[in-house]
Amino acid sequence: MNISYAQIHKNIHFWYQKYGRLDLPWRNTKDAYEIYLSEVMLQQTQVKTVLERYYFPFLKKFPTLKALGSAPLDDVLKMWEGLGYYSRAKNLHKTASMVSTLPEEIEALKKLPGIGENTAHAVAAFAFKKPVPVMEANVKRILCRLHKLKTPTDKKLWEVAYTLVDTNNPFDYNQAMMDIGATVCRVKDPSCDLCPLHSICQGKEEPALYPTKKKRLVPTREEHIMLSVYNEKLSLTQRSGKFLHGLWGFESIEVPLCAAEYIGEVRHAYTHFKLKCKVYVYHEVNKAEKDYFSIEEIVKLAVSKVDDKIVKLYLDTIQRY
DNA sequence: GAAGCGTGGTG
DNA sequence: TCACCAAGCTT
Repeated sequence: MNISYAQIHKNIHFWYQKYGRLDLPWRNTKDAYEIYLSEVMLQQTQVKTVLERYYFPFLKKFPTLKALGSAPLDDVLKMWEGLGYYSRAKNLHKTASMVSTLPEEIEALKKLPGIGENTAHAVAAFAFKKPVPVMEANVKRILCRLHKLKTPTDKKLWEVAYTLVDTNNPFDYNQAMMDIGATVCRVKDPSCDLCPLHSICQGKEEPALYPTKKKRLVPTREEHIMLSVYNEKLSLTQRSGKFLHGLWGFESIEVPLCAAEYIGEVRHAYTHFKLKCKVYVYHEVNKAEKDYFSIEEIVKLAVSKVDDKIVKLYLDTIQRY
């Protein structure tokens, strides 16, 4: 039985009108900046997190691309605190300072920091109604199952995506594909019977085979964290490398001082390693050449999750006395 | 192409 | 407790 693309597009659109997440705020604005911001926040991040905790406060603080570009980076990082992948905030800020309005063409969008292949396609399709597909995790999984692809290259996936895209209504089509991937063509236990692509899916008999993911070993790293305390204030430094860039945190040392008091252990799991921190407190007799902050001041800094855990451990410790 | 880069939810 | 994963980009 031959099914036309026109019929599949009709199926997808019907499904979207009935089951799609039509009320997401970035689907109900024509402001390219608001759409672009959602795309960056949603990179490797679940809709729920962005929707409930970050999208609206960020837009309230930085309502326009111009407002964002002229704000201090530290203010942007503070609004990004806890969202992770902090280079996104840095690149977002840099892009906002580079352009007054977002370009409409994919090639021009990709030249901006933090905008890769998928985000460029997404902004083009959603903000500027270009007839192009998006190709993020959800769509990728659908296409792999559709064509029984186990480990395709991105090049191959883009080819397939461009073949399938509904050029007459790229906005609804792309939003629909992401929703179908998120709610029907799930990683585990997909609902193939309810899928609008059922009739053309080659992988529906064994969806778990497509795609196959490679396993990565996650090493464990141990660190000694030294809390330098002076006059009831703690020393923090601003990180400069690529890891947790721009965030404030505590000093890691090779060998703890003998005079330091061990107060406990903090664990944190990152994507590519696990961290075990033994935390020590050292009370400086004289003020060291460091920046010291009271708890009230620390709250105003952008701090990563692990350093937040360390603060809590410290507060629990001093509360016992 | 592969590794580095965060955090929270899920089973 | 742990592995896996989510609207990916950069180097």
